[in-house]
Amino acid sequence: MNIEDIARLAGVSTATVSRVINNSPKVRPETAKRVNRIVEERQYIPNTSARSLRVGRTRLFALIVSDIKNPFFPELIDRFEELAARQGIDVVFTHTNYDPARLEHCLQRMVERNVDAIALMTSEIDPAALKRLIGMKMPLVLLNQPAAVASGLNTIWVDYTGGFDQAVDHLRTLGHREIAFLAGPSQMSSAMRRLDAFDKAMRKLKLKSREQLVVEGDFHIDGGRAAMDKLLDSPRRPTAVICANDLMAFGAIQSAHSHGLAIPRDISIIGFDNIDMCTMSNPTLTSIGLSRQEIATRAFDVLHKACSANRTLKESRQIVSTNLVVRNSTSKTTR
Amino acid sequence: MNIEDIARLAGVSTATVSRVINNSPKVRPETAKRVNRIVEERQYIPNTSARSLRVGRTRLFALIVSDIKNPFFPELIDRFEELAARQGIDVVFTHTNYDPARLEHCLQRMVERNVDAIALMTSEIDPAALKRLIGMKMPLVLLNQPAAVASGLNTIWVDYTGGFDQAVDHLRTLGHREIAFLAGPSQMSSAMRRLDAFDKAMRKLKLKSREQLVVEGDFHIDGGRAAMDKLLDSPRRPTAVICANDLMAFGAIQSAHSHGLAIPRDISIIGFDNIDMCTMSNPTLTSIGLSRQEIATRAFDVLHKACSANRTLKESRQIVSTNLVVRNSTSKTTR
DNA sequence: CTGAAAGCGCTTACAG
DNA sequence: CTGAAAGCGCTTACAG
Repeated sequence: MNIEDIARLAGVSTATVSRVINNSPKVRPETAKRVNRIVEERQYIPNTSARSLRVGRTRLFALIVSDIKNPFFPELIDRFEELAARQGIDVVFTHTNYDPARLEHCLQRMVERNVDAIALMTSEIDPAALKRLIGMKMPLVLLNQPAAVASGLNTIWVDYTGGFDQAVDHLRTLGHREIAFLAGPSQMSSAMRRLDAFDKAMRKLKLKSREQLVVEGDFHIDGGRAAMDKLLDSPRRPTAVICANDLMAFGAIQSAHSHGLAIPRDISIIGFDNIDMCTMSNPTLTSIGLSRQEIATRAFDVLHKACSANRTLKESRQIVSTNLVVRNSTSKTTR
Repeated sequence: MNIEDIARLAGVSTATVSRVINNSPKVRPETAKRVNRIVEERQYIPNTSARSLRVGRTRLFALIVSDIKNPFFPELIDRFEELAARQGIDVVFTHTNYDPARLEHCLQRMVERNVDAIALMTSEIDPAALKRLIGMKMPLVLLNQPAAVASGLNTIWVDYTGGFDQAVDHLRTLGHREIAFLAGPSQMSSAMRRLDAFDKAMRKLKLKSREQLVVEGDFHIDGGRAAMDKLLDSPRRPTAVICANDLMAFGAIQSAHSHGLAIPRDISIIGFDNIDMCTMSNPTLTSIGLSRQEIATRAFDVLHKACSANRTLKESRQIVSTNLVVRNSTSKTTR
């Protein structure tokens, strides 16, 4: 069942059927009605490959994330997909599992697939790949890429300052002075930006950020536990720990418990991301939050505009702010 | 840059370029090498729309889930996408948000998109939509659809019996007799099958499943809390509650806490799904688990085989088993 | 082993 | 308002 069959059955040309399907205003209403009846009756579904080939656009957006199992992403994906669906755009989804080589491969696939735009919501993109992407002239939006900012690409830029300032201030008000940081992998720009925001916040409040109190984790629960173990086994324990994401904070909680420490009595813990599960942990987790829906919305809007605007990719730097959400994992220090 | 440009630059016909790109064995090695060099040099990327139009297949699989925010799904999506990528297949992702009308729309979009196969990992599919799907003759795999089993469609069939038998037996051994059930929405087949497995397990062990002890929730945390509130505000409280999924169990835990009950001392709680967060809640949650990776693997394999096997859709009913994982939310009853 | 040519199913500029 | 026809970029049966 193709457009020609429908044309024959409706007694019109394929051009007219095409116009009806695409809601062209210049078709006589009666003609449109007749065509639509046949389309309905035969359950005709136009072939998207043919349409894409002809028109040059696929109405397909690529969404690439690092790790769908990190609870940060599902909400972002959910919203992105919903916004796309509303515009009749489908979303091809892939994840890189934090592997730069795999990212390379994903991008290749997406370009072959002729997607109209790419939302690259990962940290592990390397400069060479970025350069190649720019060469493609494809609408593109990135997340937290300093290099991208320099190249005039669209970026969603998380402003970590606000949240970290609030977090450190919160702990300081509670009497904490020895504040540790469980960092993310040093090769990830998002991890480094968080560490940076932490350092700055500490300095702003005249607190010393001692090097021994910064330990690197892997953004996962297990890595958080291991990093916290290291911290707690050291001679001079901190009274509070800020973690670069919630999953590591959960690992840190487990570690503290297995060291016989009570939270927040013996040690205060703060996470980052404010995922749903912060309300479910024991104790509930004080966390720095940022709106994933906002990220998704801005990412989609930037791409959608770039697509309609005939490739005039004006630089756009969208800033998303962060905020502390206080729960039960932080309290006055007893030391 | 299209196939004709490459052909001209390499001094061959487009047919030869096409053969080289598709690794046809009947091309002279030197010719292939020359073509490949040009392809490399010019970074030529074949147009997938044109190829799909010509060949009739898109190497695109649709993956439709109810709710990506339910932690049940990310792991399934992750694995499915990974298996697909290995076969050079891309995944178009959508979610229905438990809305049957939206499912209808998603299916329409996927068929228009000419996907080669559809994995429909939702519960809320209605018989009419199912019938229409069968009519499409498209490789299809469903999750827990009794109607599908009857129609000879591919289904991943979760065997709830094992897990629920173990759960009820576990509680019974701990002295529980008044065991309540927080059910999922009654219009979802997966919810009903869980309730059914619970009822059967109770009967097997000669326990009475009283009607007042079955309350309907919505598979979300808030619904779990509300359902548990109802249960705890009733005159005759149960000593243990089994929940149709973990999210509702987390809600139930919150409800119990706000009623001043200690878990498991005052009431035991068991979840279903065994999501990662079961180890993070307070207390950690005893839960019935099933392997999401297994579901994803079987779903993908069924589809992949159906695609290669020239549409000979033999019925396949893949059974996935369930198992109890004991943690700290269950203990001897004190009543 | 290679090429000329047809055709997949659409859309759209052009003509009327 | 409608139609005839070109053409998007591939693949493949056919001929050599």
